[in-house]
Formats: sequence, structure tokens, C-alpha cells
Amino acid sequence: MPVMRRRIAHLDMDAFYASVELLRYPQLKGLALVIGGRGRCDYAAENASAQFPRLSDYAGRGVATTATYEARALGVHSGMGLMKAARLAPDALLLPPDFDRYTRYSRLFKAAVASIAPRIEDRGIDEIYIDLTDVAGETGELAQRIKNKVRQATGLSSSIGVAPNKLLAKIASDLNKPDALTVVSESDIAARIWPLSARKINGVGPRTSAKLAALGIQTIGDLAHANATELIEHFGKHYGLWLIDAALGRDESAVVTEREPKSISRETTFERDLDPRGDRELLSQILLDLCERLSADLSRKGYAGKTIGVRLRYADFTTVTRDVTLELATGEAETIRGAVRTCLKRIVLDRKLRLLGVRVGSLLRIEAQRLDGGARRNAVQESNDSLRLFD
DNA sequence: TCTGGGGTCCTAGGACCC
DNA sequence: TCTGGGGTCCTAGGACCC
Repeated sequence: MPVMRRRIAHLDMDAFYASVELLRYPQLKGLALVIGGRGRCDYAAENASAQFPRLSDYAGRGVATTATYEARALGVHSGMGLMKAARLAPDALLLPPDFDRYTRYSRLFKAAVASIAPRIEDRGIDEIYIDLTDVAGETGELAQRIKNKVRQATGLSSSIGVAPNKLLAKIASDLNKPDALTVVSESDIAARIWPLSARKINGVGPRTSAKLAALGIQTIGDLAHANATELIEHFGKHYGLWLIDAALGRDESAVVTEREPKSISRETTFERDLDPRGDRELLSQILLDLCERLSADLSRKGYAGKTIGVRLRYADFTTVTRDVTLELATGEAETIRGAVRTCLKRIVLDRKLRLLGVRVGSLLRIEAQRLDGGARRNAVQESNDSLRLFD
């Protein structure tokens, strides 16, 4: 049976958050700009750049969410702690993220793509896979048409990669960033994919690439020629074989156009580490807030869940989780709180904490919201006053 | 002055059932 | 009474992604 030839694109918005901010503050174009930290600020559009806060003014535990290419040239990358970023680029400007705005632009660019190619897999706020198999047009022209449509709808540039599968399309979209259009076919794999670092494979993170390096495997080509037995020994059968397939450019995974969420969560990192005894009241209040916000998220999105869990990170960054499965799915803050309390009893709180999180899993879709919001808020408020989760 | 917040998937052991 | 195997659910942790 002949294999149906697929044509898959991966489209990634260039420095998305920062680029959206540059639409708002065009006077900052060309400067090193970092998005990150907490809080929201609105700056008058006529402000001179000198009045924007600089990275060197920052104190806290935030990370860089996005950096413009000018900031990246100074060594700042997304995920980097802002304090470290400030050492590398003290004069870079720092803007807090405005997620509502980015979400609006995200919808705009996805709708623009959908007007040309409707089979889209969402991969977060700034990237998608597109199944172009059944869309008419020569590959390069079609990809350019999609990029043009995105720019027309948003004013933003994107990078697109087209290949026979998602794995290669993802690598391709990253090859010539920004504002890139890269087509990769099977015959290009040896010349264009194999020289790249194994870390470029979606699914190979910092841990795996370090382990691979210890085995003398640096590039995707090294991986393609690696000893399968040795890989299975170190990574298990499933992942070991997957690594080799990935290095050979093999990937049959489907473009998934619809997906139900598996879990919904809320978490927060404290501005300073908190002591389970000394900061008991504060920790209880933070946890109650998380439960309420999570309950509101569930209600707004139309889900309830059976498995309630807590996540807790100690000052040394070690993380523990506990969860409990209830008989009935819930979205009620009060029920969530009860389950959280059960979970907390199973954790030894002998060290300072830096993070608390609450999660609801095993989700069920619920129909209409029949709860009276006002009455519910009052009930929650009332019991908050008398409830202490840390004791 | 390291390391956010929101997710997904995988593994692995134990309970429990057939 | 012993032995065995499969399937599913629950829980905890780890790696990874945006």
C-alpha cells in the first residue's frame, strides 16, 4: 500500500510577547527588550524609552519570558532568571507580560492561518502545526501566503517550516529564524538536520542532551548512528527507540485539531521563602486564594475534576506532590480545600517553602453553570475566615 | 543574585479484580 | 493451597514543552 505523503507545517511567531509590545511601543524597536517578571504596568505611548524600567532595576524571582533578538545577542534567553539577565544586559528594558493582549493576538494569527488551512494543532500561545496535505498550492508559495496573512492580520512576523512530518517541520521552522520560510524534505535530512545539536529535537531536553553528551553523542547525526542497544540501556526501550527514529527524521504522529484538557492548576512562587511554622497564616491564605482561583477557572471553563493535588517546592527547589481522588468530581473551592488539607497532612513541612500549587485532574466537562456566583463567593469568604490549612 | 506558571506524557509500584 | 497472568486505578516523581 502506498504511503500517503504528508505535508506538515510548523509556524512559530517570532519573539512573540516582545513583538506584541513593540506594536504598542514602536519607539522601542531596535532596543534590547525583555518581557518578564510580575505585575502589570501601562506606559504612556509617548514616553521616551529612558522612562521604561531597566533590567538593572529589577529585584525578584521572575524569569525572562521573551527577549528581542537584540537582547538575545547579549546572552538573554527565555527561561533565564531576571537577576542573571540583568548582569548580562543591565541596560535592556524590562516590561511585565500582558497575557490578555497576547491571547488576543494569538487568536488573530490562528484565525488568519485557519482562513487558508483549517487543520491546525494548537501548541500554545505562539505556535501551531498546520496540516497542508490537502491544501492546494506549491509548498513554498503556500507557506509564504500563510506568513503574509499572519502579518496582515497582526503586523507580526512568523517563521514557518514545512516538512513531511511534525518533528521535521518543528526543526525546520527554527532553522532560519526570524521571519523565515524553510522547506525540508527527506533527502535534506543528512545535510541539514544531522549537523544540528541533538537538543534541537522536540522531546530532547537538558537532561537527555547531557546524558547523550556523556555518551559522546552531540549531534542528531551522532544519534542517528548510535548503537540502539546502548541507547535502550540508558533511556529505556520506548524512549531509546524513539530517539533513533527522531534522529532519522521518522515521525508518524498526527496533527491533533481537538483536545480536551487533562488538568487545570494554579501555583505561585513567593517573593521570599516562607517558613511553614512562622508564616503559617500567610501560607494558609495563599493556599486558600489558589483554591478559589482554581475553582473559578474550572467554573469558567466548564470542568470539574475528581483528583485534587498539591504541589510544594522547598527553598532548595526539591518538589513534592500529593494527590487524592474523590468519589465525585468537583469544582467547589470548599471541596478542593478539604482535599488539599488531606494532601498536606501527608507532607513533612520541616523546611522553608518557595512555591505552592493546587491542581485538579481527571476532568469532566460540566454543562451549564447553575451556581449562584454571589452566594458562592459569600460562602467561600465566610469559611476562609475560620479555616487554616497549615497547622 | 540562579531557576515563572501553565500544561502533557511516561514510568513504576501497589491495590484490587477477574 | 499454590501459582500465574492481565487489566485498571491510584499515587509520586521526572522530563519536557511553551
